[in-house]
Amino acid sequence: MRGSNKTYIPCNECKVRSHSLFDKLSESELDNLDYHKSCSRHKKGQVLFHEGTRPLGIYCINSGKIKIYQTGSDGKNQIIKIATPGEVLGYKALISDSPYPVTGETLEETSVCFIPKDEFIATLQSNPEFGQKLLKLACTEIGAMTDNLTSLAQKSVRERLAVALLMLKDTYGIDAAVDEEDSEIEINLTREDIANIVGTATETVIRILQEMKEDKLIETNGRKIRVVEPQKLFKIGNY
Amino acid sequence: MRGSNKTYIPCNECKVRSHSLFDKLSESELDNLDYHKSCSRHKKGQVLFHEGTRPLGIYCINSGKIKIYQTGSDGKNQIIKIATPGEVLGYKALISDSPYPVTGETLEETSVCFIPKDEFIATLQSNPEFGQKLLKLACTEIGAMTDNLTSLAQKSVRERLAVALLMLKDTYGIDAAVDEEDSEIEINLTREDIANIVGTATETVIRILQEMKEDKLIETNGRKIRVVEPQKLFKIGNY
DNA sequence: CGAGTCCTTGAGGAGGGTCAATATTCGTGG
DNA sequence: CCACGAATATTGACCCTCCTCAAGGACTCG
Repeated sequence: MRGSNKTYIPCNECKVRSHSLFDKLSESELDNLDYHKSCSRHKKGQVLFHEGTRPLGIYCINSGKIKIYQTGSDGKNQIIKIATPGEVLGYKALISDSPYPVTGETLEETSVCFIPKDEFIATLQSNPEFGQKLLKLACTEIGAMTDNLTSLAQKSVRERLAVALLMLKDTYGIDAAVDEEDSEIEINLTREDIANIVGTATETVIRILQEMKEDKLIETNGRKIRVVEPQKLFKIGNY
Repeated sequence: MRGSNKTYIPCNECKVRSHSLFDKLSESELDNLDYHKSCSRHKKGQVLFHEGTRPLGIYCINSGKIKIYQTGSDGKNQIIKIATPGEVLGYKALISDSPYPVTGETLEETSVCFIPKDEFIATLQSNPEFGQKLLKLACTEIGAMTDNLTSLAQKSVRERLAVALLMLKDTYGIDAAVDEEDSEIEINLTREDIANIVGTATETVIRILQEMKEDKLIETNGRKIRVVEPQKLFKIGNY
């Protein structure tokens, strides 16, 4: 496959496992996953799974970021979320026995582990605690999506953009702390991607970012955005 | 409590149980639920649970309809869904250990059974199959919400209203088949409620309904709406 | 260093929100 | 069953937010 190659990482050496769904599995369960999983590394812009196809297993993100989006009837992509290391993707489609409702595409160099359906289901059956964790995860996600739904239905673009920037600050803050020496965090996404998160046109994002820049809420440097006044954005977003 | 009174219905006499989450419980598990649950009947407009409060258990709808909505920062209500008999409410907040993100309010005379938290959790712990069912339900719901999110972000009000009418036709079709002799189904909701489903202003709903009426897609009689041309609405909604 | 991608800016206009005034319907009590 | 007040539906006018189209400029990456 173009842009991907194998980079095997055993689960018990995985740095993100302790934050993940898999934090409480037994040695033997981890060994079993290790035996059956396959790890790969992908360049920016690779599609890991495509809307409408059937899931064959789940993905666990080891490093990098993946945008999860759904394509609307007019071809525009709505970004549902940006997944970061430790997150598990694809289990919902697998469990609800339906095709992926969304596409997953890497936003940067990313390494993931793929666990085949059968092994995942087996773990689910044999370890009730694992099932409980998944259930809790899913229930929490529904709560978050409910908030998003209301926000999309009721808030103005400016409000939603403010909220999105705060969310992105967190998303891009996670491993920025590792790489960067300065404490400020920069968002590195195309304006179009931001528009597809907020649910608006690219030009509208650009114009409002411009205003926020004039109001000293953010700074921009080419594509990069730096959040300067999170509290004020918080207020603008009515959050 | 005003507008409510007890009307106990044992689970194994419950007509909606076979369609519900509880279809595969054992005799003894059902007996246990029966022993601890409390059933009540509520008039139209009663709030069963309120956004921001902590869940004390779950509700199972025996008859009637309940609107589930979230109040936005400007006080407008976004209706997330309309729950119908057989549906179970409140388990997500309970499991994710968080306050209700939404309010549940009866749309008509409704009877529900309330199962206290401890009994529900106990059933969940003791019956893995029950947990699996819940998990599958939650995962399916996330898929549906994803579609809604994209729709809200990308479709026009006219498109969303068309989709909403089709959804409401189903919702109001369920027990209409029991009551009504004619096969047509009537939606009986305030225009404001419809606006709060679609995510728009009441006046906009009225104007577009007017146009749809002129185009012979629907008929209206006072508050009541009758869907005449579902296929055409389907097409309008790009569904 | 060239081509492609992405960003930016402007002009114009449509969709849909808001406000206000009126008509109709609904639910309630007499 | 009828009448009344409150809630809801309707209509019109206005205008603001945001989308679309178009064109030029700036990055970025091979």
